[in-house]
Amino acid sequence: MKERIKTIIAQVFDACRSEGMFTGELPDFVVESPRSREHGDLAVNVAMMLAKSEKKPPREIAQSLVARLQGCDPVIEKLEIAGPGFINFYLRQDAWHEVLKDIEDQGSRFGSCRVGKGRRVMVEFVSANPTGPLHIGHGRGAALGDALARVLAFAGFDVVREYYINDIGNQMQNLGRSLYLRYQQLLKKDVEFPEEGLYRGAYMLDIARDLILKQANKILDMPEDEAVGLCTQFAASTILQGIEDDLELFGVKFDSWFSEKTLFDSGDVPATLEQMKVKGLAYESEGALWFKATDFGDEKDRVMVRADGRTTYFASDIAYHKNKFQRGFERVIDIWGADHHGYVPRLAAILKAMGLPQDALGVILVQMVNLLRDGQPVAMSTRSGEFVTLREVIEEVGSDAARFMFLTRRSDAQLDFDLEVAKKQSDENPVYYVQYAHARICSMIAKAVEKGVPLSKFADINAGLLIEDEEREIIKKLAQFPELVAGSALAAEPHRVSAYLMELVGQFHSYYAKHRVVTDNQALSSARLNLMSGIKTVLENGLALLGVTAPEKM
RNA sequence: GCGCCCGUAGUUCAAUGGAUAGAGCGUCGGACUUCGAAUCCGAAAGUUGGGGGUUCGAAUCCCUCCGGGCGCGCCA
Repeated sequence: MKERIKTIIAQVFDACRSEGMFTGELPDFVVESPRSREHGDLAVNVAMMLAKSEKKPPREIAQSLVARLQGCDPVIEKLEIAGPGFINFYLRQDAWHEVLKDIEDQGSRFGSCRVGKGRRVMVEFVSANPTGPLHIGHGRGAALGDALARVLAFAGFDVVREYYINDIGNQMQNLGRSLYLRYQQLLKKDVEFPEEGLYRGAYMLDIARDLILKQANKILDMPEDEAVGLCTQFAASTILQGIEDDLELFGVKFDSWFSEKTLFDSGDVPATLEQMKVKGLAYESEGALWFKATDFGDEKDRVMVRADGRTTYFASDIAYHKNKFQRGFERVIDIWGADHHGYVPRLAAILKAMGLPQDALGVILVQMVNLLRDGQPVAMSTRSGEFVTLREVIEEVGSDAARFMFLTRRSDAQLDFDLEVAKKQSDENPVYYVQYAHARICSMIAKAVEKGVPLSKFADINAGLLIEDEEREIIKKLAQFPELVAGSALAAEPHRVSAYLMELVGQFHSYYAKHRVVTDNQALSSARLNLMSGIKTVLENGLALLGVTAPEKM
């Protein structure tokens, strides 16, 4: 509908201009759904935007346009000039009804679109080191990345979800040593467990017990290097399996698990470094190999190979992002914790330097989560092992509540996550507000069928009976869903979906309290049931984008 | 010190540069004999952290100050 209005205005503008009424170009104006019903069904700001270039008052311009717009299209019932120069469109009562047919025809695909044009996008998220279980912060990244992937796919992108596994390097060494020491301790060997650098969490003891179960005390007799290596591998694979299980519990499934180690096995990292030397992007100093990041907008040069010959994480990351683009992704989205934000200019610099498509990379920073219980902060520290895991949170509050909590906030704002609030199965918890509406509609439709008013097809109802203000507003809201999905995808902001669902559901509950759907009037009941079915479908599609279930009963 | 993010009702959060800044919770007052009260209706509640600027129009963009968070490793 918005497109239709936009086209009409463009035509009218051209007609006016050819008569010399206007001189300039048509600006990039907006057709919007006004907040208030008093401003019509749709509002256009074109007159205000033209005011400057045409050097005329906006209301005068609006007047000239309105004169031409009258009778242009049968759906336009009334036009109004309001405020500083808005042109408000009042449309015919039945102008929106067709969306109910669209919903019916498209079903679970309603709201999807092709703005993505099948372009290949990678969303890389979570990517937590396999050194410990996921915590609440990872949960936020997981919910966001997964929902974003779903939204992008629905908007016509070809999406791959990838998890980057840092399975090599210092932290892995520390992990292996931590396990080795725990293993020795459990087998009564008298060893010190140093304070610094190692992983002390209780989960390490569980893994050590598991290791004893599988290997008995065989590892005790090995040379230390070999023993630690084996421990590293055992710990990492156990923890990674745990992460995968936790994510599955959270409804997140990756298409691809990319191992950092493979970048070395394939020779990609050394090859990339060599290439950088050849291109003159690197230099040696103090025994280390540096990237000239300052030439490309970063504030410092960055080390890629340390003085002792080992490569840094950054070296891997260069090869990794090169690899991503080599795999043919047109757009690459990285979701990181906000504590990594200092890393962004470095990565941007490397893309620029390597001639990779820099604007194809989008980094979304997810701000910290403050975990609370009854308003009191819960201590979180990975090294000491004192933290609430994502699994514990999911088990306590449920996957739906946790996801919805994450996805009603913008990612760049910090978030307080109160376990007690998330757990309450009541008004304080918005996820139930939305889910309840779905369950209510399901129950209503079932009850109607019982009473002999079956759910009819759009073709068999008289949509003209839907004349209540609330009905018109709900139908308009339903019609906005596709553009909302498109906007959410292009802006990479899944939280718009939950905000939309809250609004839709609010309108529904309100309507429900005011108007009876199933009555003795068969025709009216059928029409209203069809509308309810439309709401139900949009709720299902919207919740699916968030990865939240739409229960029929609760 | 430098850089990035944030600051909106008591509170948790919304608001493609648009009209009178909106919701949930909390508070106060109402509504179940009919489709699910995990709901609805009403009320109180705001100088959008302060101050400048940009323009027809700013919570939104720019500058500055204040406050909070996070970074500033040859860690990841």
